[in-house]
Amino acid sequence: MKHRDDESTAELPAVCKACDVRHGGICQTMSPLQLRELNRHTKRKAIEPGAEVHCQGEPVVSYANVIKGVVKLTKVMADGRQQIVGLQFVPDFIGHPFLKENSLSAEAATEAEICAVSKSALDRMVAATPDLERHLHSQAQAELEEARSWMLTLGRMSAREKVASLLCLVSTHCDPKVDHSLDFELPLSRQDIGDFLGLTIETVSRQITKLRQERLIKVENNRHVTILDLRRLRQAACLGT
Amino acid sequence: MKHRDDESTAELPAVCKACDVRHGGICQTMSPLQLRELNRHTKRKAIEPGAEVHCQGEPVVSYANVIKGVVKLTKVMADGRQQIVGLQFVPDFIGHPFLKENSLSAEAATEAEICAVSKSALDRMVAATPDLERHLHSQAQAELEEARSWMLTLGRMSAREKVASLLCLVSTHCDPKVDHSLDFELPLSRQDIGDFLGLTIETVSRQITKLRQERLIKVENNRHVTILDLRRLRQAACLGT
DNA sequence: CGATGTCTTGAAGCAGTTCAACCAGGGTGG
DNA sequence: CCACCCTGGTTGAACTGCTTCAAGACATCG
Repeated sequence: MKHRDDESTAELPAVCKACDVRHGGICQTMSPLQLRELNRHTKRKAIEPGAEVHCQGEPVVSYANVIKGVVKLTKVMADGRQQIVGLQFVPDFIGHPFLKENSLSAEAATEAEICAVSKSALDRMVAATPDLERHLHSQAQAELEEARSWMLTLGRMSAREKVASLLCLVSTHCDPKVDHSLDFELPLSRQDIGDFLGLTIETVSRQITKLRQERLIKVENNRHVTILDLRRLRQAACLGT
Repeated sequence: MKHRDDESTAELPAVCKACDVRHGGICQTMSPLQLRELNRHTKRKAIEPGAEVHCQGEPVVSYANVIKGVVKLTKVMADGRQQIVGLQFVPDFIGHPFLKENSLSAEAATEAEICAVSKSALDRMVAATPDLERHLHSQAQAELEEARSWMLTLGRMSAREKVASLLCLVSTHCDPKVDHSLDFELPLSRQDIGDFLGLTIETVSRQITKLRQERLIKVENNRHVTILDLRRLRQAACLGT
């Protein structure tokens, strides 16, 4: 490794300068020099809702960072039954270090943008940058914690509690800048919500209608949600007061 | 770091010499010197079924390695509903790096033994040993994958499929030496199985009875299971042929 | 031997599914 | 510009798989 360049003054790649997540995600652990190195192997992509980032069963060839929008991670069974097993928001990392083959599909839930990196390039940098490995490890632990919390939701909650939980989850994740948005666009269709909660689309719809009738939430145009009574919504989601 | 000792010939701690998992788990990434260092902060403990390794909500003070038996990871809700979110077999690692507070309880499911390490000591070694961080990261990814597979099970499978899945899971994990045991002791009570599958104890019992009547399995003394027809059991668990 | 904890079995109830009809918004084309 | 359809969401009614509640079987242990 050459250290001739003074890392602190090295030019940042143009794409990175303009990037919202420059100071979040894996990028925050990298020096300008490293970003320049990495940048030779990255490609920004805009993806439409429903478009795949990668597909269950295919070999792992690249990783990605979510720059805009929401990406859903799904698993499908041979007979077509489907389960969403994670939602990646800005600036989360997508991909499976250590795995040869993708164990799930990643698909845009909304209009989205990603910054894709080739596996080999990132793997090389991870090996050389303990901070980077540490960051990925830390995100993996966070995702593990989320997945396990969701197992409790899937295994033990009623439909009403599940739907309330989802609304709380989205409200705490959709805007990286604030803790709890009370007003947001749902990144998921009713079908997606069902696939996330292990419910049918009809049950989801009925529960949303109920929450609306009880004035816990307001819904406009099917997608736009306003939380009217956060305390009671959190209670309905078994999150205490 | 002093490198005066020749690491390769340095004496292994006595406990480690006799330890079955010396060449598995996190220990495999450490030199004899490091093991001696670590050993000053570890303590082997035997734990009875039901005894806690650590408890949801308490501060993280130590990690542990499973040396013998099975440890279940559980989450409980305020009203007492409970979900098992993971099973740790030999030689898995238990604990939450990066977290201040335990987000779940770890409790022995069977007679078990663990090797406990103080958080501060291990954190220090992790920071100094990239291989160790890498190993923990790799296990976290593997657990994440298991958790997500289980989300599919919890969200989309029928009671019969869930029970068959659990039997397959145990058969592939209970003996670290073989791929697939056809004959094993269930590490879980009916109640535990229910808490793992998101079912009631009665439903679990009925499904086991059915699998027994269909000659997919044999059950003796409630706990001892023999798989009679692995192909059909895997089919019932939606694992293909 | 009764006593206790764990598991099984049965019958009734209900939450969530299934199936089907309906509704609202948004193109498209005649 | 209205008739048409098409997609995504809602609502209703019947059904079913799992739960609930209650009783019985079985093993283990003082």
